[in-house]
Amino acid sequence: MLRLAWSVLTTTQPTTGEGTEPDLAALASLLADRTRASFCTALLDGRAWTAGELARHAGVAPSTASEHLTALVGAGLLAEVRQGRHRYVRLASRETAELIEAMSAAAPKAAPPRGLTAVHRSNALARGRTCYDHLAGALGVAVAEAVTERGWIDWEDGPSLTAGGRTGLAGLGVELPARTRRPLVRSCLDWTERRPHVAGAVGAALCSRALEAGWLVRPGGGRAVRVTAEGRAVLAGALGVPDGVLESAGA
Amino acid sequence: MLRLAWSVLTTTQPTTGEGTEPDLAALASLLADRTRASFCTALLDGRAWTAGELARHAGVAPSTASEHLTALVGAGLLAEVRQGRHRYVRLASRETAELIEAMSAAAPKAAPPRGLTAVHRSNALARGRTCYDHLAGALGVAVAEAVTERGWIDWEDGPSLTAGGRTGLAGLGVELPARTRRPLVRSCLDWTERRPHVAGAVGAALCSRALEAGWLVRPGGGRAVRVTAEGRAVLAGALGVPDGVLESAGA
DNA sequence: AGCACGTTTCGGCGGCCGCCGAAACGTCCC
DNA sequence: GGGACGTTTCGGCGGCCGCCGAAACGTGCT
Repeated sequence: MLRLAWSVLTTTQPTTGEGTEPDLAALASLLADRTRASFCTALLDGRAWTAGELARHAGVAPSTASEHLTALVGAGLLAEVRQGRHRYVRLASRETAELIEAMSAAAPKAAPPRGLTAVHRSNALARGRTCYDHLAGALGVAVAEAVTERGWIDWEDGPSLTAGGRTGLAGLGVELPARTRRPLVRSCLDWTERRPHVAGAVGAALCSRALEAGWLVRPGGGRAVRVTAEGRAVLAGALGVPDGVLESAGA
Repeated sequence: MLRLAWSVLTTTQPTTGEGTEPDLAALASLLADRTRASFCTALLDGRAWTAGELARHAGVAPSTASEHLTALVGAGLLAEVRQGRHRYVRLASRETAELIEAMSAAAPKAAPPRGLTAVHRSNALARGRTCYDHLAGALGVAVAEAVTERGWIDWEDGPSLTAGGRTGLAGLGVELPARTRRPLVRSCLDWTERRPHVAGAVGAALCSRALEAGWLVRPGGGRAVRVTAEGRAVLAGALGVPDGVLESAGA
């Protein structure tokens, strides 16, 4: 499937033959451009954006954005839905999101943002944000450390959910999905904190529960999240998240 | 550390300020070149190569290879050791290897290799190879499925080592490392088979044990591995790996 | 000391690619 | 139907970057 999509881009005909090596450079080339990379980073919020929104977000002409989107969709990194005169686009899969996430963690830090609003938005992201389907930023790291402190997650030999963690999550109304091959809890290196936060099925379930229950809200409509008064009580009480983090991630 | 190394490349001065977003495009640009990508792929065997070896491997002039290596080392993706007139270079860390590995799995398949020797080498890689520190290719996937069949690894809620698996591995002389934060068993999508094989601490320990015990050898000195007669007996007997795979991965 | 060899630096060439504006297309709304 | 709007296609421009060869440097070997 992915291979077929790629054939649109490559000039030579890729055959179905076994043993052909992966074209690492072709994949990297797609993300090697500032504009395309910013598209993917923006789409890490898990929502579908229109072509025009992405163009404005990246500061390029609509025509330029259109060409980039065609490339990313053709490569199978993005999935698109046409609705009327709009072209909605989102990350193709959770695997794609995890790849971009992993690359972001390994990437160098860019120059700091310019402008007051940009700085403000950047700080909001550093305090608390979603990373496709789980929590990240200072808030995400604090939650990870809190549940570790409570013995919900054991980090020896890789992160794993303890029995106590299972009941603790259930007490919060967090419903874990039916058994799949997806890891229950996965470690994900946070690119602002340089410390791990909780991803995987547990991270996703906890995050969606927090948004659904109103413990967290998205003020700007983007990736940034803010802790509500109710959320503050729950996170401090049930999880033991330090007040300092909750304060700065609230308001 | 990584950030410092990056400052060599970036023209603007990256500050230490919090909240700066990762420069995804900068990282991707490093791998967006055929030559640099082939360097990284070659280095996935975990060994240290000299600059000249990599140049010949990629089919470029030594001067070109030198410049690429300076960029990759400066970015922190590669680590170098100077010995006399040689410049030895290897992947900087296991995390770097895992990133390249993950990207390779998501990358499109390149055009099939040209030439008899290239095809031969490609087929050898497809049959069995190492992926930094664990087994991959048809052999790696077969081993993963065999240990699953034996109940050594449970895939529900993510891969995990069972108690039976722990004793089974001990019986083979496979010594697991002291407890670390590294996952014991990690799933890694094989880019030839499109099915998962076993990575993580267990995958690494099993692979190193197999090489140390002479069950596997590296005929070409590269990433390809071959099953010896002794290894064939062990893998078929203790793990239940099908004969068909062992036959084609042997000889 | 002298030579061989691996590596590096520097110019310069060539190609690729991201950008925009203009124009056209299709959809939605009045 | 007509106008507004989101999107797309196409030329053309400009810049970046990967490549090589030549020359220089440093090391090891005889």
